[in-house]
Amino acid sequence: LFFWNVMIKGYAKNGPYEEAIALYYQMLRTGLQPNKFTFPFVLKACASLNAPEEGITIHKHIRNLRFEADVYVGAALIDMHGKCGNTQDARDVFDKMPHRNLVAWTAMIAGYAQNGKPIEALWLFKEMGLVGMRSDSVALGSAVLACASLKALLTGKTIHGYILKSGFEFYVYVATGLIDMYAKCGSVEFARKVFDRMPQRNAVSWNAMISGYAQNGHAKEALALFKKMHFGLATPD
RNA sequence: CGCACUAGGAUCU
Repeated sequence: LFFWNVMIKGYAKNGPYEEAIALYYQMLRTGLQPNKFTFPFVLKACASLNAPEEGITIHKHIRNLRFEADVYVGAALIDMHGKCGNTQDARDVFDKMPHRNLVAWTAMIAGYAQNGKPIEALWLFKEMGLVGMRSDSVALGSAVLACASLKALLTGKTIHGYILKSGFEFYVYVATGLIDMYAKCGSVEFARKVFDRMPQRNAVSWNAMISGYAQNGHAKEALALFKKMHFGLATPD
């Protein structure tokens, strides 16, 4: 069983994802019972493939084998349903979990944020704080994304405040999210401030800042930054 | 076997 799990994990991580799912069924055919380690990998493969039918079938297996309440399996289920666009199924799993950890909350928040439900995402983020769950950089980053799609500048600034307090401002994806959020809210100046403070930038941060300028009609700045990117270490997309 | 990257996160397209 360990061997199967490792094999499935490998394919779930690097693809081809179909192989992970095929392997899972092959394992069932040998009569082996999957365990709670098996499912997160298989579900991840479904999520990456955007295969809701597959995911729902495997969700049934999980339910039959009573693994639904496991925190790892639960978080993976929420993620899978979220990535496949089924926020309601994700929420059902979330609501049924006896013990929710940070990942479960974050996966649910990200699920809402990525499916055009930023209000639900922010509401859940707030609720998470109310129940005393401490957020990490990923949770904060997802909340920032929700603000970006809502163009909720004030809420975004509040969350930026939390980020400063918790010291996550230099995580590249958190800072990049902030740049995007400020740019989408029309505040290129704030976006630039975040950008300038970043100790490290990747192609995505550059891209976010440049398109932020472009979206707000600052073609000159966008071009200037684009040249700078060429000039520097980063490779443009 | 909690498996030393076991599960969730980023811009534009």
